[in-house]
Amino acid sequence: MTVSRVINDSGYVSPETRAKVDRAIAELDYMPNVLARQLRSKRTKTIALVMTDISNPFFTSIARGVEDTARTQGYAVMFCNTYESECEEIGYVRLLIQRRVDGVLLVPAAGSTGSLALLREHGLPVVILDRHLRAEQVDEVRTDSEAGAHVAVRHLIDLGHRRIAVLTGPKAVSTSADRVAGYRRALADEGIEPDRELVVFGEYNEPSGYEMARQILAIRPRPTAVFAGNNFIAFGAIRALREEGTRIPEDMSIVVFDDLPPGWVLDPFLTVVCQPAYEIGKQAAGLMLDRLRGDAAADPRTIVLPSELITRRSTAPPRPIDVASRSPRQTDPVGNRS
Amino acid sequence: MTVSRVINDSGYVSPETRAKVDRAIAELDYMPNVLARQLRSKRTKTIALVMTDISNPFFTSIARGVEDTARTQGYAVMFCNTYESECEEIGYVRLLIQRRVDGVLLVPAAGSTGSLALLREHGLPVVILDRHLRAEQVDEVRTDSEAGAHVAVRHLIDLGHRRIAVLTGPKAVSTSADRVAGYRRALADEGIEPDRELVVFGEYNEPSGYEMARQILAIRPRPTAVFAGNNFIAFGAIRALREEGTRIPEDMSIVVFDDLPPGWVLDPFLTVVCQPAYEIGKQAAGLMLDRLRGDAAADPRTIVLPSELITRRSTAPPRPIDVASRSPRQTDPVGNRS
DNA sequence: CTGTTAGCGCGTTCAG
DNA sequence: CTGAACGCGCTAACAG
Repeated sequence: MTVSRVINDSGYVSPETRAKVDRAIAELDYMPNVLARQLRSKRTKTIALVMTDISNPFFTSIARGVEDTARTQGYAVMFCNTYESECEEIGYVRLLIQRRVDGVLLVPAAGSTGSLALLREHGLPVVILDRHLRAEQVDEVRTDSEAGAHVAVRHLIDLGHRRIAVLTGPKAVSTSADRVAGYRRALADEGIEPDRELVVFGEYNEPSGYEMARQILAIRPRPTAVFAGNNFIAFGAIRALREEGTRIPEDMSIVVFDDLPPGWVLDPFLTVVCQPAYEIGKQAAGLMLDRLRGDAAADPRTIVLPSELITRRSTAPPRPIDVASRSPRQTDPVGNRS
Repeated sequence: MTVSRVINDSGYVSPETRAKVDRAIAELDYMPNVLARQLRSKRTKTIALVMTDISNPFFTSIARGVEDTARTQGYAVMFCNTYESECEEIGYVRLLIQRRVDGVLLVPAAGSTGSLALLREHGLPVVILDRHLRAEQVDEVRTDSEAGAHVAVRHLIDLGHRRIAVLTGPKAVSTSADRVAGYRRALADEGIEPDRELVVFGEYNEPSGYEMARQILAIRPRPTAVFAGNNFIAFGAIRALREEGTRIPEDMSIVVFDDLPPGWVLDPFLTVVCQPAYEIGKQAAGLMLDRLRGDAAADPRTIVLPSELITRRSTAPPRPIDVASRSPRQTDPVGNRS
């Protein structure tokens, strides 16, 4: 029909006919069947965001950046949670391929490369977010974890800390590895002897943060500062510290990767490396929309966004006399709440 | 083809043929085109969750409940954010109708009834979440806001408070209205004279919480306790209190609707009415799947889930001598951080 | 500028 | 038990 031309605004239609069609559409409250259109055009005007944990506000912000950007171009977004499981991830990727989404924004779970291969096989454009896939030619948007970690640890060193622990996510996730690399470089810069015991890999969640903190608290001499690989790890670590009455920052400084959105916390207390999460989502969606708009074969681009150290009250110089090897017990353990 | 029968496991296929087809499928890494299937069957195996604010963990939990449940039956979920705007909402609803989702889970924005009508017109099953639509025959899943508010305010009264303010969301949103109703009933139960000045409607976000708190802090005699309609409002209110050096709970008690997920806060401090958010999502998805499985014409059901008062440290008896009308200034304003 | 023809890749229906 | 014919609602590619 000519109707198609009117709706898609393609080809020539006389103003009169157009008006007539428009009227009919309004009268019938006609909505074109997108399915049929998609079947024909091979494009669904849908992209997917596959991420590891939607309950993390870092990813929530990314999601909003993606959604807002995609919508400006008429794209819908499907959100998928892998819970950091490679298996869930591949399951979702299959689903998305079947549903013929036009492209996939992927925060890869630990060690996942199979999904990318699968997506490639089916000719789907992919943008990797937040994390880096070694030796893959693919669009990427992230912050420089190594540099961010370097700044964070450098901050601790500048305060006078020498025994600094790092608690982070899975070894196989690039952000974890990079954050540890930045940590190591910061130590090396100052000629501080690295201690393998003080580097702990785990999961990017609260229970793991708790466990890892318990582990490093048992070490003697005890570290005077902790660098937490993300906000959930920090929460777990702080719980462990509170339990045994260690005060922050008097007895232990803590610096964290990822801030919480403003308004989220009653009184921002943690010194953090803040990533522009919304912007990551926005840029990633932008890259994807570029690909979708034509330059599908262009060289892969990598966008590295800056992160920023925000100094607050969870970091301070170490105590002049190290009494940390005794177990202090105070009444108001950490001194920060809710 | 016979292939269709194999894939859908419908009709008779000889084991041999089936084996042959299976082999071919594996070899070619064949994935059926869901679009074509959907076009034919008029079903997309997709439901949508339209909510007001994905950055609120209450809705994030609901989203997870929905997703987990839908996936068990092979349904995909589209998440949509309306930012509490009726206009965005109707836009999304149009999009979803066009995309032929099988059903819509809706957290209606203030006063929205147009969306529901539109969805009905197009024969889409709808489940309303969290909020109540007056005079509509439709499936609903929510908690009893009136009862929850009653318990919260009753708790304050039991502590000895008499001048209690309530800060809540838009008047047109049922949860706001119900929470105020519960508040009023709790006062009436004890024969406490209601004061219209102490009831403030606004938005369910941080800035609004701040503004509303400023407003009630100017009232003399000043209230000794605040009931906040949701967590974001509480955050804003607490910021206002801190700014002027009012301590919680010494100078002002505060009780809040909605808890934060465990691990979210360093040390849970707020006394809250906790709603089973994940369960709301789960039940709503369950209701939808029921409809989709057949009983489309069954009577609408309403599921009301219980909420629970969790008493923590933000509530205490009012100070014996009321000095609240003077503006106290302390060094450690609120005494709770991060 | 408008209409016609021919599928997109499936599932339904009905003969083999 | 299997295949052939047909159509879901739309658009690409041509004529008119």
